[in-house]
Amino acid sequence: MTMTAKELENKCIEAGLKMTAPRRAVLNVLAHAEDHPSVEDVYDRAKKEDPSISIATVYRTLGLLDELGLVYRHEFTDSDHARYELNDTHHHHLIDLDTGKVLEFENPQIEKMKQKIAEDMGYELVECRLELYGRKLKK
Amino acid sequence: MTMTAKELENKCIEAGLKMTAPRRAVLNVLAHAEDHPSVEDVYDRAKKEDPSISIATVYRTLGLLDELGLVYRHEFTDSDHARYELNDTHHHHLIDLDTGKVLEFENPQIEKMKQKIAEDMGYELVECRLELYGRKLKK
DNA sequence: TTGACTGCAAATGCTTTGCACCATT
DNA sequence: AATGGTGCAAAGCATTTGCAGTCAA
Repeated sequence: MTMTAKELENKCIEAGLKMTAPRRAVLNVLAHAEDHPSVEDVYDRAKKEDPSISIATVYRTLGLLDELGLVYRHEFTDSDHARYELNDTHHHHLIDLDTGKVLEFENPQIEKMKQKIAEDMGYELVECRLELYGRKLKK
Repeated sequence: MTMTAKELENKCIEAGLKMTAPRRAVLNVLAHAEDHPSVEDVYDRAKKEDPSISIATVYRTLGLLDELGLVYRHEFTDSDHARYELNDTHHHHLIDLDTGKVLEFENPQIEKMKQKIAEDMGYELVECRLELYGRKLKK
């Protein structure tokens, strides 16, 4: 959890979005998620707070949050639907190929190296995706 | 181009696949692709060699090749269909956010670091996805 | 008030599948 | 001959959209 629901809400308002019950529900779900929920997951959880929410609105809201850069849209090669999390650009993921569990890690050296590679190729690094897929070592 | 069409064909035969005209067409397309074609692209190009090929077969063939690990299925966040290339695990991609062009790069240090990170987390690294998204530096 | 937002259901569009026919081995 | 492969068209399914009603500002 990198941002509170309140902070998220403020960013949305700044961006000119109206704060409605369904949107608040989605923001809360994201703010409290410890995992990487799919759209369906977000929908299910948001319904607990606003039972009348529709999945179309969840799609629309997540789309807006993605545009605003508040959220990161993952497409792990594992599961085949998109999965979301609050945008905290400084970590990456290791996906357990047997269980599908998603672990997070960060590594400053890799951050620097990414920057450098992009620069060497004449590019400014804007976005990045780094996912490791592996199997638990036994021992 | 990391494998010739012949080499690919042999690997498919080894794996027990029958070699048919449509499959050969798909293999040729992949062997000669310098880019990262979508299913649609592969279909269009394969039709030049085997006009009667159907897109269902292209999907099926690419799926098989993916299972065999002969091909890598990309899902760049840019375009929203899958895009394929022959599996050469040692390079990664930088996607130009303005043009959508895909550049390739390799970097041994990052390879090592990935390994190490996975190991430190108690995992054997099986697969990895590293994509940089950026904008051309002007000057 | 009014333009943004919503739920609903229908439409999209990529991908998969059932089926009957066909070709490789 | 047998089995796996194919084209076709229909089905699936996650996501998007048109629309008419609703609500935040």
